[in-house]
Amino acid sequence: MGRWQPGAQERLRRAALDLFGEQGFDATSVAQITERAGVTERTFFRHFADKREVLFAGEGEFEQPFLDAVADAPAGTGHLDLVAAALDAACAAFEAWRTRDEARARQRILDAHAGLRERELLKLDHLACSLAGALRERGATALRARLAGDLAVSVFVAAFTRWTAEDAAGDGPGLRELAREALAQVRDLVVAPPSA
Amino acid sequence: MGRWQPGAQERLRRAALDLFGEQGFDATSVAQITERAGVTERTFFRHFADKREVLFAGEGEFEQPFLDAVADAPAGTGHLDLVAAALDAACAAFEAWRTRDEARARQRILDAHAGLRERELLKLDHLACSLAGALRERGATALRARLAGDLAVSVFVAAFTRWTAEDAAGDGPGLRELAREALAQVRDLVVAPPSA
DNA sequence: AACACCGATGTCAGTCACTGTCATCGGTTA
DNA sequence: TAACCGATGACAGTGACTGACATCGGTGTT
Repeated sequence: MGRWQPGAQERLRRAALDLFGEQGFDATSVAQITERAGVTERTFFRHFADKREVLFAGEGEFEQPFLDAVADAPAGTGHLDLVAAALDAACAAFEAWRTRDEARARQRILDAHAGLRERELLKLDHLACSLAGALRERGATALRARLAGDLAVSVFVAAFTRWTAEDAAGDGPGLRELAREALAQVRDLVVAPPSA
Repeated sequence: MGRWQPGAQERLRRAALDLFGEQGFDATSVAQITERAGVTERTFFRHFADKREVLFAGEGEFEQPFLDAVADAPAGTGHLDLVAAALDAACAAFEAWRTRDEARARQRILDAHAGLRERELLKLDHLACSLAGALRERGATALRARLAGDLAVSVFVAAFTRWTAEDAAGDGPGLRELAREALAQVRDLVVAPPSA
């Protein structure tokens, strides 16, 4: 064992999550978080680039299921089907990672603060860009890849929003089902005849 | 005439834009901006909520063309056609507001700084939400409206990106043409058969 | 065993974005 | 003439974030 208790980063993450939930993001200072975690402020900023980032720790790994699904799909798969495959994989990975209640608690914090929503949008944009890159590898033009990446993220967010909705009963449809529904809605939106 | 030179806000905006372009966003302090504009720091924060916001002054008005186009379309127009109409109107409004060179200069600043891209994404998300609201007024379900709003913004951004691309010659296609092209790409992406 | 090195942390001083509060003063209205 | 208002100045304060250097247990080398 080292000079200090190990797992400082995870301790900081938990302390921050709890305090943000209790008092709100603005009313919680980094000093409070580090005090609860038993480290100094400087250590906080060594683990997280800024105060918001602590809420996105470990999320970077969600890019991989997206990208792998695109890369591993059989040759000749259409671009929209690649998007569908990526969504399926990502939804499965997410549900295995965090429970719906955990996701809900975190989302409540994010939704209460514009600065945090901002950061979330940046992460999602990064995801869309990566996905676009993977689609370019599969032959999509830059324009088409970017649009498809945005579409995938938009569908994922729509599904996620419904999945974590406050009034959702405990046993509603899974994230994957919601994503498929949302993707079907996009198909419907784009190909439906002008009449309602 | 008042006690001070009028137009403090516009003076601040210009000073900020110039300094950001010359030295970069991070290397420019609010004190520098206010010094050049001939006001105190406190006045800057009375006109703009934070340092980033000065780059988005007056942009809120671009929501209106979007929303009006949706509201004013003939009854029975399909949701995707409402999106197309909104895009047409917004592109026309934008081209009338700022020149391509102005947009390019501003975009160079935004692209160079993650924090600014973040803010831009928040603005775009707000636009997508407003558009979704307008589409709900036209009978779209919450899910469909949100997806359509995202789609519109995605298409607009894709078109805008090409419009302001560095290597674009002075007389390429207009913003509206690019938006139509991008929307056609979405149609193609969604309805195309699986084969490439 | 002595030594050098490394990596995570502590310590401390400093900058800067942002805020609350009160004073100022020209213009407007009663 | 007086009361009021709106935009600004003045000023002190908080808190996020950074840079530089010290500390010390663990690890590998000789």
